Amino acid sequence: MNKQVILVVEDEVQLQKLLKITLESSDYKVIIAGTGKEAVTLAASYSPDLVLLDIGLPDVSGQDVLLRIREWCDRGIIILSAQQNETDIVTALDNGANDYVTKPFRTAELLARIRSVLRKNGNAEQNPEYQFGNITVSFADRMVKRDGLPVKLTATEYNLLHLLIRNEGKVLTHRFLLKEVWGVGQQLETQYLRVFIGNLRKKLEENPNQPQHILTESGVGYRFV
Amino acid sequence: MNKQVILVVEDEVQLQKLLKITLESSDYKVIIAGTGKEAVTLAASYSPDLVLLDIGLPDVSGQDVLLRIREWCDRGIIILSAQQNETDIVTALDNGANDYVTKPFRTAELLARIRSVLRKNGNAEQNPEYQFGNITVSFADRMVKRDGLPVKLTATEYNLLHLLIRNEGKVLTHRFLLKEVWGVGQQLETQYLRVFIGNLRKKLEENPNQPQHILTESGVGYRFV
DNA sequence: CCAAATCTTTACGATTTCTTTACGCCAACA
DNA sequence: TGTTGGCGTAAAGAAATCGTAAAGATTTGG
Repeated sequence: MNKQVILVVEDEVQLQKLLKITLESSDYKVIIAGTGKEAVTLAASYSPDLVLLDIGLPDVSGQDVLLRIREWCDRGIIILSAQQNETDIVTALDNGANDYVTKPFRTAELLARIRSVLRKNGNAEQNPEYQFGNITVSFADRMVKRDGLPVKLTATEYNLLHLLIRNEGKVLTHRFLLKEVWGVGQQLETQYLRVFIGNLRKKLEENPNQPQHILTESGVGYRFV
Repeated sequence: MNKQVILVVEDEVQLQKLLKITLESSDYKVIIAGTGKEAVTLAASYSPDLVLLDIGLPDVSGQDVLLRIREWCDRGIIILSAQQNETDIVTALDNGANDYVTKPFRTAELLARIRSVLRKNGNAEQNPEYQFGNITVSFADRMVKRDGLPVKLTATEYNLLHLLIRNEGKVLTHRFLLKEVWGVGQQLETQYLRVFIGNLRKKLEENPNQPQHILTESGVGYRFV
């Protein structure tokens, strides 16, 4: 069996080493890029299964690297970022990153996120019928059932749920959700999201105040798992 | 007993072969069309029980093929689509596709979908009678009875009801209903629908203002259950 | 050609859905 | 310990959608 390849884009040498050791001991093949330029060429030549990208690079903006890689590569991309730079994280997610980890990070968490993204990317089959917990969603019928009984969702609620499910496991930013469901004009109305996410949780979650599936990423957006 | 006929519309030769083998080993008769034009003529001459249509065809848009076939054929149509093209899927469902499967697909899943659509479609078509509540619809002579007594439906009312029953459980959008019953020119006259759905309810439902079968999906369309 | 049936259009009240506002909670931080 | 900002919830107000009745317009059948 071949090892899965992870491209690490990181300028600090200390962190390079740490990541290399951590990932290799988890049985991944690791390629290191120290600059943005290097990252793009290495991504092109190795086509890694996953890219771990520090968004705070010295030469080019990490966002540019992200965009350049995303142009042709649909593999998983996880962002590394300082916790303060929430803007960077949101922008990166909007630019197509799959997930993010803030520095300083626990290695266990990093590995978990890597596994999650790799898994999601591997079996990308999207059934016309989707199941989670006691909920069944049939996209062909536009029908949602809970314990076999129909759940009444408004058009907007259904659209939002559909979007979340289609991007299972991925963090969707407020901006992105608003753009997709309400249109380009309303990307600042995060209150809409609070209301509609609340409604969905009330209708679908076992304990709406301890949601198991529709999760909040504070300051960033929402994630469906 | 005759084998059921499936028309496969697919341009990739590899996938053609795979589908042919898979379906024939499940005891269907398979006809292959490599282009959209071919698909329309073959559909006309064989009148298959089900059409498996790749929406990403080279010559014509798969959507066009779908519409052309739907003009006169009310059999099951399942869309094959790349998973990225969410828009295609939504459009196709709106254009009257019964279900969809995204590539790459597991054959077991595809077969399950095919059986499901054939079963639903068979009930409505082979069974010359359809029953719900105290209503009986006989498709052979376009006759509708309530508690055994004939109910007088106009041609348009009957067409609308027939369409709803054939797609039992599925939400039919305003656009789709209008296109199918009134023709492509009148897809914005949602008021027609309100009037005729109202008439149907008055004639068929126990309590027309609390309909049990012809349900409203506000902002989207109607659903028959 | 007329009458009846059907379809189309209009008007308006009822219902549903969306938007906005208000407020309480909690965690982060000084 | 008070303040701040993001989040969740409830509910009121606004807007969109829907249902119904009924009045023309058109078609159909005799």
